[in-house]
Amino acid sequence: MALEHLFQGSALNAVDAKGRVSIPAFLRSVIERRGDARTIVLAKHETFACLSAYDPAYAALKHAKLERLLEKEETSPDAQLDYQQRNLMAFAATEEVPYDSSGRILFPPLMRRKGQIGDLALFLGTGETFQIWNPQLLLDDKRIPDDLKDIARFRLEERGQS
Amino acid sequence: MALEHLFQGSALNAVDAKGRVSIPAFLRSVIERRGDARTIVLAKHETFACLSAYDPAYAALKHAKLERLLEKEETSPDAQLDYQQRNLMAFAATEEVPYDSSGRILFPPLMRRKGQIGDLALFLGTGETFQIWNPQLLLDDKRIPDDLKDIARFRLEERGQS
DNA sequence: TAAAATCCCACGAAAACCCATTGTATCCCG
DNA sequence: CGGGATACAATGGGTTTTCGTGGGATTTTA
Repeated sequence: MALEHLFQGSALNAVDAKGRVSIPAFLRSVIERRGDARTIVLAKHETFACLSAYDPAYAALKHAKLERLLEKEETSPDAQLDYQQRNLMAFAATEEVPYDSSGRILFPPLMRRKGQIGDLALFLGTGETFQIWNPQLLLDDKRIPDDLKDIARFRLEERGQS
Repeated sequence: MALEHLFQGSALNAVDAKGRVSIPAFLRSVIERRGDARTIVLAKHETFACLSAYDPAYAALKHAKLERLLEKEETSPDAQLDYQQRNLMAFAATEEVPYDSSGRILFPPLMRRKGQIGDLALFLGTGETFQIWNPQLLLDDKRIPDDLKDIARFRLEERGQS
C-alpha cells in the first residue's frame, strides 16, 4: 500500500458554537487527489488522546487488507472472532462526515468527546492519515517531542495575538 | 469482492408501539448506492447475540460466492452438506423487509425475537453489512471491545437526558 | 369483525445549505 | 521592487431541508 499523496503540515482552527470546523485546505486537497470524495472518516486514535482522520479511499484500502487476512487463516476459531472485533472497531467505532463547499464539517458530538476537543482543533498531517488534537492535551502529553510542541505553541500564539 | 460503498457509524433508534424502526439515513444511503432497492435483509448473527443486516445486492453476491466455493471442492463428501447448510441459513433463515418513504421498516416479529430487540435498536456499521443490537446485550457481551461499549453508552446517554 | 399492515400527515430538533465578512497570501502591473 | 487588485481561506449568521418519531385514517388479512 503505497499512497501517492500524503498528509503533511499543521493548522489550528476554531470550532464554532454550532460545532463546525474548517478542515484545512491543504488536507482537503490531499483527500480530493486520493479519490473524488469530499468526506473524512474520524476515529479515536489508538495510542494518543486525539482523533485519527483519513479519507474514505484509505478506509476501503484498510478494509480490503483485513479481508485478505481473514481468507488466509479462515479456519482458525479465534481468527473469526478477532476479525469480527476488528471490523467493529474499524467501522462501527468510526464516523464518516462530509464537508461542505466551504470545507467545513459538523463535528460529530461522539467524536468530539472521544477526542476531548474544545473550541480549538489542532490538525497534524501524519502521512497516510492526519490527527486532530485538543492543543492543550498535546502539550501535556509526555510522549510528544518538544519540537512538535513548539509548533503547537506557535499556532496558539499566532491565534492569541490577533 | 471489493464493495465500493461500506456501512459505517452508529445510531440508536426507537422501536415504537407498532414495531416500527427508522433505518438510519447514513445506512440507507449506502444501500441505495449499492443497488436501487429500498429493502434490507435480516438474519441472526453467526457469533453475536444480535442481528446481521444488509442489502439485497449483497445477498446476491454472497450467494455467488458460495456457489463458487462449492464448485471448487465439489469432490469432498462434506462439501455438499456444508453447502446445503449454508444455503439454508443464507436464505430460509433470513427475512427481507422494505422500508417506506420515511425510511422505516416494520420489524418482523421473528427477527425481533431472534435479536432480542426491545424498544431500542442500536445500529452498527461493519463494512459490508451492519448489525442491529439490543444495546444492553452488547454491553453485557464480554467479547465486545470496551471502546465500542463506550459508544453504546454514549448513544444511550444522548437519548436519556433529552 | 378484530387485528394487523400500509398510507398519510404533522411536528420538533438537528443538520445541510446559502450568503456575507474578514483576513491573508498571491499575482500582476506599473 | 512596491503597491494595489485579486483570489481564496476561515469564520459568523440566517434560512431551508431532512431526519426521526408519533399518531390517525384507510386498507388488507385472518
